[in-house]
Amino acid sequence: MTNAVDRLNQAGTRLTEPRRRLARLVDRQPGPFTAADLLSTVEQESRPIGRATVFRTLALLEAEGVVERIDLPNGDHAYVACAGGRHHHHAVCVECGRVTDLPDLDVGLDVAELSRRSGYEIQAHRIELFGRCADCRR
Amino acid sequence: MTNAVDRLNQAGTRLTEPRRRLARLVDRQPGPFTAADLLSTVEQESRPIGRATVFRTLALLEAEGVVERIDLPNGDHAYVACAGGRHHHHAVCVECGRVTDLPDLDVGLDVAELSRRSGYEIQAHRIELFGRCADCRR
DNA sequence: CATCTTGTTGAGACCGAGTATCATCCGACG
DNA sequence: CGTCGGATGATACTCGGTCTCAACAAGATG
Repeated sequence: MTNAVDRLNQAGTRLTEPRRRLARLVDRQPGPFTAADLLSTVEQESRPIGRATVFRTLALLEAEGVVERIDLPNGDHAYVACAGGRHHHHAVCVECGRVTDLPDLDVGLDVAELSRRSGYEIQAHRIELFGRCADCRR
Repeated sequence: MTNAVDRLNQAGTRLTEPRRRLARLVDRQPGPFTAADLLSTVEQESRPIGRATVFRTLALLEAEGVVERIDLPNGDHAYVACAGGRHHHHAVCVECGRVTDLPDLDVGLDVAELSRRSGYEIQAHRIELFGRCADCRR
């Protein structure tokens, strides 16, 4: 499995100790997490990592496609580790906050048609679904 | 045309002077705007409106469906006045920031199918397109 | 292995969006 | 016109995120 550390290694950046630790931490996240989550975890460790570094590394990981930022309905930002680099979307559970990847969702989205109708040259899109996940429905 | 003031009037809230002024201001916005935009406009007027009131009124307008909040790719929040109450989505120009409503976009989105595949009970969704608008392409 | 260069780190100040508090005020309604 | 509960606004505060800058270490080079 291509984990976050490996992927960082392949980027043209230095593989420093804080980055390695943060990447490993991200890999271990079961669901979505916020920058604050990482911060509080890391601050309790024997050798804390600076606030700025956490944000910087998160930005780096996002640029490398290791994590993706999603906008929760309440307005704040969370990150999810994205296994493959492939294009996909997310479903967010409004109850427990869990996020599920939906790899092959594009099916109905005809980008060419959208471009025509909107007059935009569409470069990217984001689809977010909100609802109750299987567990919370029970 | 049902303007923001009218719609506020129909809600079960008090039609106070600051709200009226803000609603009128929102109506006059040509494109998307941030809370800060409103604030700076309003602070220059002869009788300024308090910071808190601007945010409160914006939340009220959003609850009434008069404006909708969109999340820009850079992470900050903007608002757009939404003419009708109907469900629609937005295209955001990555160059000039303009936002265009796309009223009948759902076409390809089969919610029932999505529910089945994701296990989620889908309650809402959001589609945001990013690209260059017709003007910026020239 | 020693050295050098350049990217990275971390402490802390800073910034800006948004919220909480609370005394005052005023819109709606009787 | 008087009342009263919702709305206002000044201000303090929180919190996510950025900036700055001196100290540091990764990795290249000899």
